[in-house]
Amino acid sequence: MPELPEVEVYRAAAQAVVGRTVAGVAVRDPRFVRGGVAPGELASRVTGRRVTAARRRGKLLVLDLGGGRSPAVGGLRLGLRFGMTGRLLVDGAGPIERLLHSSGRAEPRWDRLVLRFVGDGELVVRDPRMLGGAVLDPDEDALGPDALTLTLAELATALDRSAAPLKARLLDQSKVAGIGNLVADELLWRSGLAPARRAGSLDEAERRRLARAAPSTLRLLMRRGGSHTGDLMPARAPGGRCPRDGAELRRSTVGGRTTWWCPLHQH
DNA sequence: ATTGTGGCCTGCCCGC
DNA sequence: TGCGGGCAGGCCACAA
Repeated sequence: MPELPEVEVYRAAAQAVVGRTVAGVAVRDPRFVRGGVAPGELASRVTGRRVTAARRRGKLLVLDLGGGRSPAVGGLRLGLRFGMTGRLLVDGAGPIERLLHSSGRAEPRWDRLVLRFVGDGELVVRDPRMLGGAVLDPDEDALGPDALTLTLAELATALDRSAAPLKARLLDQSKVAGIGNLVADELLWRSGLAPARRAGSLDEAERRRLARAAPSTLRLLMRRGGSHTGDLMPARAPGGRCPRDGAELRRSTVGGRTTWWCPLHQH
């Protein structure tokens, strides 16, 4: 599913439309537009503007849009979220062909948002389950520091004095941005930390382990090709055993999410 | 403020 | 073979 590694791939693909001008916007399902903005308003405000940058913060892809027809009006930003099954297609090609837990088929009704560009080309968000969405001027400040460049100090701020389970805190995008369920399990497994630990209970050495593991694990997953390529992933199933020590993995629910972890080396 | 829970959305897979 | 139920989880509204 789209976590930070996948959205980073989407961002790189979206660089191809930087410099192009939006000729038209098709919102194929009005529910895909989030944030209380009418689909028609989003379409009319985005149309005619030039894409000046494609950025990522956490799992959010942001297209910066220039002034367009009325330069005095100033810029605008279009935020794209991919939920669990959202794929990005640029000029007909998807940088990621298949997502875990999603279909690789191409039903026309799954193309929830289409940006057509002046001249040629288009950008499409194809999201079968429609847990993603498009947001006009997303509140980027509501997101925590990006997990790919997470520092020890940022992690300490995110965890300190919190009574929430450690994993729930890592999944909270306002505390750390970009970590989803699979990456969270992989990260905690690599760090030897139990997902249900109180976030604020980590000592200095444990915080340091986790802070070091976050960027390096994300980079490893990006090299391997996605958030589903972790070492723990094949064992996340009934009867699965820890790839490190062979203990039978436990399955529980933490932060409302299915969680697999090793009772032998995660404390 | 913090933390927890349920709902949304729908394709897919399993068991009957 | 068809059918129904459960599952997947990112995000948000809402409750305590």
